[in-house]
Amino acid sequence: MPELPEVETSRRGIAPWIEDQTVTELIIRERRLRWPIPASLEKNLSGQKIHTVRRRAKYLLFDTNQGSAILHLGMSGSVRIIDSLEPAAKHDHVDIRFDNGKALRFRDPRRFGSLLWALNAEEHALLRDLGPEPLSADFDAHYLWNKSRGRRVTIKQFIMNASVVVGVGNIYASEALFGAGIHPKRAAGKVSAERLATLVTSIQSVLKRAIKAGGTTLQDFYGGDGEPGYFKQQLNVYGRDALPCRMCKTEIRAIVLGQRSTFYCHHCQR
DNA sequence: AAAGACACCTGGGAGC
DNA sequence: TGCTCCCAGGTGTCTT
Repeated sequence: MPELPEVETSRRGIAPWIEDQTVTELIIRERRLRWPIPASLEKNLSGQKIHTVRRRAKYLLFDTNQGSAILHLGMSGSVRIIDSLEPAAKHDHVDIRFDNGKALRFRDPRRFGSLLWALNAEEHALLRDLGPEPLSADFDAHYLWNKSRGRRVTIKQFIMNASVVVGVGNIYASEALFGAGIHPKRAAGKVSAERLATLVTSIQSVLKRAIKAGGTTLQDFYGGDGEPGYFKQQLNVYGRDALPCRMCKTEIRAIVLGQRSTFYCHHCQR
């Protein structure tokens, strides 16, 4: 489900209810996520105050003075704030209860998500080698040019690679390439410096606009405030196979790259 | 080192 | 109504 804008929307929705609250209890109904929820999580998190809810890449980090809980939503995960006593439904795997009577409820039908614990989240193996945040200053044309020289993968797979830049998933990769006028199949190493600069701008623009719209709801994504994301209405190519391009009316095409559906306009993107 | 295939899992929709 | 097949917002791991 969630790419960077959806994770950021979730973070903003839940943070006001959680920051500076103390965890009273963890209810874990299903430990079998992508990796099993560690047995030590209850002990580590219970009684701790969560002072910050951060995002790094598509991870949500719940910082305490003793360490951080690391939550990834996978493909189908979502979080929301509930009253602690609200009955759990199917796939509601974890509740983190707080002393304000609220709880953070994690739901994940496909169980590709994960919930882990680290003394220092930045040094955790899953986060250690991640590329820069796309909305940070260290993600720029010069960086992308250096990183891409000699690379023969398609530019679409390249920008979806988290060791290059984080947060760009399957929806926004297609959208960003449309915005930059670059064909998704072009070899990363053969995109000119000038067009990489355009691509950086396009990635940042589409992510910012999606965050502003509360993310993209395709099926069942809801931000922490219970609202769906409205960016779907602004999608130019993703999921618009055989529909007319909004710029030139050419039929949008769908292909598969790296086993992921990819959408583009054959006229606008070269 | 880089690229590609596969794995994990459930549910929804299309087609018959 | 029910069955089968295909697809889905991610990403670590294994094989070439």
